[in-house]
Amino acid sequence: MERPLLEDIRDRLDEFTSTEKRAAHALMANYPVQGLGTVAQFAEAAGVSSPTILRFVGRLGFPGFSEFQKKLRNELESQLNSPLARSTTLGEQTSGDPHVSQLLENVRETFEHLPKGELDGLIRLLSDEKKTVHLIGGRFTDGLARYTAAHLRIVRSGVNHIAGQQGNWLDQLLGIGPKDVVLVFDIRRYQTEIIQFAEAAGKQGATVALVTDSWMSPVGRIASFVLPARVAVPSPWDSSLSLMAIAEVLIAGVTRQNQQNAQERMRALEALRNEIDPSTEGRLGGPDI
Amino acid sequence: MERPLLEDIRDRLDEFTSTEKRAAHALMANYPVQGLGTVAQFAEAAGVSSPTILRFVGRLGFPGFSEFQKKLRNELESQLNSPLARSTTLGEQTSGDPHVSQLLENVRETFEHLPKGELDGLIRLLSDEKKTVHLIGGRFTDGLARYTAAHLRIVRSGVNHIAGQQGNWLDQLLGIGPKDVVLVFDIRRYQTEIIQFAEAAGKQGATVALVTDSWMSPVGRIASFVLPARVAVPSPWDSSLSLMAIAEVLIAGVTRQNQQNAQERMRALEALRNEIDPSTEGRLGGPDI
DNA sequence: AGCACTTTGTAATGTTTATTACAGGATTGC
DNA sequence: GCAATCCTGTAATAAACATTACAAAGTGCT
Repeated sequence: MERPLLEDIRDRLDEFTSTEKRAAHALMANYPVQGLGTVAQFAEAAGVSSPTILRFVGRLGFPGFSEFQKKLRNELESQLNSPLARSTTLGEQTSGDPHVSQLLENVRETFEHLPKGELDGLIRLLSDEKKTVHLIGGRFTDGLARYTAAHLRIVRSGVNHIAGQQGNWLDQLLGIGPKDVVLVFDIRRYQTEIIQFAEAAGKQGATVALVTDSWMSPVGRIASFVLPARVAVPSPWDSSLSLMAIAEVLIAGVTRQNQQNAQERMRALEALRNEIDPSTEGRLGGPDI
Repeated sequence: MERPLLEDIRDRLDEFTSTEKRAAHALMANYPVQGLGTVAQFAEAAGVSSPTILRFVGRLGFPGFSEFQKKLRNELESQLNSPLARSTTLGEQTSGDPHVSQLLENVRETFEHLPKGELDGLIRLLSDEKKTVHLIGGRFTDGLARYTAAHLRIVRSGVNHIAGQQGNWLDQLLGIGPKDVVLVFDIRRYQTEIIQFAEAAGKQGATVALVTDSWMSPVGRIASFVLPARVAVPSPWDSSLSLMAIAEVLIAGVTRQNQQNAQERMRALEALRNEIDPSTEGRLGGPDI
């Protein structure tokens, strides 16, 4: 009931006889719809006879064809009712704008192909309050660096957004060393300044992490953590939405990791804020201090 | 064959008798799985008798129950075989982080409930080069305002991001009038400064547009365009991802609207850029000047 | 090569299932 | 308040169906 039938069939392909395999392939090719019709339809699609279908489902462990169908329907039901599936398959009018669909697909694919270890490792790194975190972004991604910094600043100390003129960066580079983490947001048309900054920081011993597009910024060569995101959309622009999704997952991860610290900081900031501007006191709302 | 059956049922709900409606609801609640079993199962789930189910499918235009099922299976098949659906539903293990699922769901829901007119109207407004566009955001959403401004600046003239100290804002407020558009990004813990700015701009005759969370910022009262986004995630934070998705759709829309202008500007900027920093010339890449 | 065993399809069978005829009950209109 | 019409379920029916028994074809082993 729990294990997806499709996997089971894949794993046990060898146990089937040759005609049963044809049945299995027909089912997998059009899973699970092929199994929801009649035995005869299934048999014809697979190019075998009805009894072979029956033997096939029998070998899968079902006492009869109807039990097999019940299993398929139950699987379908639970999977179609998950919020994610509901969004992408039937349900609503395959919601609208192709641009939006593409955005969703990008985010999904991004996380599908994101090495889980990279994400967790980076979260752990960013959660380490003994390190100072510097964030930097390019022309378009600077906004993301700011956004991430604004959140991180609340859950931990030692967060620095590198902004403004290139001249200013150099000052900040001086202090960077092995106790620092540089989180770079960069998409193509990789700006030379960003690359230079990251490389210099890396040479001085800082850990470099990179959130980038799939083409891989040159920064990737020296980065310890590389998180690539899908950016293609039907527009002359690239989409940075997936980058932001990564940023939000990072923020959520660090918040979870530093839960108690974060809460204390939030409370302290809240108090501070009320002291300075009592007009906002008592407002409803999240932890958005 | 083309029109989704689910929509058809929704639209024609009034044509059904009361018990047929129960059948319709049972089917919609578990679409399309409920229709893939036997008539008796369907009838029991709907709390009606078998003939009612038959009359229901008859009224939908099917000569018999099996034709009805065939239609359901065909729909399922084509929808499950779309690349997007294939990846998200069955097959793989419904990959992933619940946080990511929630993000996707937020974006999808945001656009589902976004009044299409608001979006198009705002795009048209932002495409009007006779207007000056001012962007402003709160603590967390300022990054989005910047991001949007960075893109808009390339496809049109007269784009201004309002940043920095509150004192500076006042100067800029002075010049704002009926020829200006103020695009505000704001989520809860709505900052009083932002509200004040927007209200003042509105009083001086500027058109105010607002991208906000579902709770509706107080700015909404005076805004001509309000685009609400879903922000809830399993984290103490709200997610601004849907806001960014809206921003990207706006950017893409304005770019499409001002295509020729945008291309000219891009070329001009490219030339300018090469003049100043020839090292980046000839790089591969998008229109990211 | 011949025997045993497995695999596969044909055809018959008994069950399930969709379908239909009909009657009781509700609802509407006059 | 009565009649006509429309709903709805019960029960009978006929068709479709899964299932099984069996025989033929194929495969491997000695």
